[in-house]
Amino acid sequence: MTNFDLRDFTPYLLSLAAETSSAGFQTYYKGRYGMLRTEWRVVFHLGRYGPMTAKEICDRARMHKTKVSRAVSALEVKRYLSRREQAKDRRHETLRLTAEGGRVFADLYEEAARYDAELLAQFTDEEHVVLQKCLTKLAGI
Amino acid sequence: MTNFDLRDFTPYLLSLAAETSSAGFQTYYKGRYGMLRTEWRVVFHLGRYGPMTAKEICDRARMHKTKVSRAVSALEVKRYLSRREQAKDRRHETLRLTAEGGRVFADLYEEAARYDAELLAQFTDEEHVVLQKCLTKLAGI
DNA sequence: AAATATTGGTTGATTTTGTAACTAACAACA
DNA sequence: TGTTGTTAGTTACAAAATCAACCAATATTT
Repeated sequence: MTNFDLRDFTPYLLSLAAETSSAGFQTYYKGRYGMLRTEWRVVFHLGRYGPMTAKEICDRARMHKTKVSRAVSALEVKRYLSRREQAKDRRHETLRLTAEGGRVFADLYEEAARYDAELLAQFTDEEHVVLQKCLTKLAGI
Repeated sequence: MTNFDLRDFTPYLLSLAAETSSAGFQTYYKGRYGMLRTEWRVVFHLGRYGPMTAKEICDRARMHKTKVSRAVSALEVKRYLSRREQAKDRRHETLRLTAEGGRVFADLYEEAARYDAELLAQFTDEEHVVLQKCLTKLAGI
């Protein structure tokens, strides 16, 4: 392809779109609760899918184990989650949100749904379907 | 929306898609030339659009000025670009690729076009059009 | 002209990420 | 029973991003 422009380069477009849309939502979890994106993802997983180990979060959220480890520590300090070793295999610890963590999740979950709906309001349903399909493929999930 | 899943959250999907597709292309500029993404973007701009100042790159590429400043320094050390103060306003310096920098750009530009075509090969033309339109809107460009 | 504000760009300190090495617990197998 | 391998998770150190302070050149205001 000749005259290939930077705006035609899909990874670049994706980065820009991801940064822009993430920055918009960041104001909620960072502004209200001083959380990082990694922390927000961990909270989302535990809140949405129930207690699980760090390893399961790694696999489901596609985050590196060091990121998860640090996010979990930070959330523990904030008293948003608690950890408990599993008796039959003491390498595993089950993570679960505290009551306070649950409230934080509920608040952010609602904001996330609203924020997402707002983002998608500028597209038709057909566009939304195509977008979701393409992104899912590109993300490899 | 109830039962809102993480895979439905557009900023999350975008991040994943951006990371995956960027990681794929990174092997070229990092593997062959030891460049960072910021450096690759600067090279792309100068190669594709001609000599310009750091400020112009900031605006066009949506990069923070410290990122650009550091990328430019690194590229100067690698002898991929040169800088020259403008006579009538000595705060501005015009950046341009060296001959070597031009060759690096040509190589990566070709790879970028090929890589992008490969990414998009999994979609129909209609899907591609919708994807590009949606991403452009989401990126705010 | 002097004082002030603005602009392009750099630097330094702090925060966050990435990479690799590490520990502790368990599993497999000789 | 030991030896070896694997797995969950942490830590230490290096690489990179972020943010604020900074400098020098030019514009603006008085």
